[in-house]
Amino acid sequence: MATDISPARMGAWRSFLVAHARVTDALAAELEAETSLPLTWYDVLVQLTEAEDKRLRMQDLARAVLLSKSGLTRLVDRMMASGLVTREPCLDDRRGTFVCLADAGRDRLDGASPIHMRGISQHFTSHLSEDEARQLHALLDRIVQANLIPAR
Amino acid sequence: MATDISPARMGAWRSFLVAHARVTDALAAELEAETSLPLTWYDVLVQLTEAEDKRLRMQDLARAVLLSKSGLTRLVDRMMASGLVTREPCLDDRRGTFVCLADAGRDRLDGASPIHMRGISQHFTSHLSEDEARQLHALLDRIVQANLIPAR
DNA sequence: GCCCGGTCGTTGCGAACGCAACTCATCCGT
DNA sequence: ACGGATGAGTTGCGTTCGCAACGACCGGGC
Repeated sequence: MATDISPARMGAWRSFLVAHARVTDALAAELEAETSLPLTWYDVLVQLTEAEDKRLRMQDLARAVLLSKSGLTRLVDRMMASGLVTREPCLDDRRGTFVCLADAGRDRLDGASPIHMRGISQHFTSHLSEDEARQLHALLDRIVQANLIPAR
Repeated sequence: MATDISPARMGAWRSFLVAHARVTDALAAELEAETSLPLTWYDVLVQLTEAEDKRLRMQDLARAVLLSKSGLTRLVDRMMASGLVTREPCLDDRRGTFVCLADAGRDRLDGASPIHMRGISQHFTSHLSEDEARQLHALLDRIVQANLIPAR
């Protein structure tokens, strides 16, 4: 069998799981409570803001926010109904659709961003020294690279 | 406002999120594919195996597998229907219910465990040196401790 | 002994998601 | 230029989950 994992490694794995659950739960709850903005919505708004022309193709956005195609379709439906984003046909490729950041979406993100940043700081980054942050980043990036896209 | 977060810290946070998503998705998919066992079910079986008398109160189990009370009720319903666990009334406190590991559950876990361990190793721990694992563990535990139970 | 606040587990309800099937558009080989 | 293969996005359906309300039960104060 030999599928043994050293206690140190197993401990790292378990704390990784618990830390993620605790921190993301806290962040999602705070964001929802103080800005009525679900974390998923926030993610979408961030991705759009960082995107060229403040817009993204559905598929690219889906990958960015770690959602399935259908999941994103519904999410965009809801956000459009709330006026935070817009759909715009893609002229180059008429199969495609752009999701565009609406003014209301930009405003909403501007209001929510400080709150979420404070949360990330309080619950996560403030517990890391600058040096530890660099180490953690390098280490996790290595893991990310080793787990490249299994398709979706 | 000063809600700034250094690039190194922000990078650590982002890779933390992506790494978690990638690894857990891969693990859940492999486990499901090779043993027809959802990750949640596996978690429950592990907790019961490690518990005294191979049984746990609903609430304790819910906390252990990071699920809400109602979520666990339904999950135990399904697992009981599949014969992996049993419900047993708690005599000391007649409000309570024990979830007990059934023989079929133990067998099922025995079969799935090597597969999951191999997955954890392949996708996560194998990318860490023994020393890095210790550092990561310590670091994440610090974060866990700082984010103690906001109640559920 | 009898309440009354708190706890344990379940249930009704709704929200969010993934998979698979479908539509329509694009691309490529011939 | 045309037909089949591939890709983008949406929709139907089933699954899983959390919240809130509920009923049963415990325990302390009187």
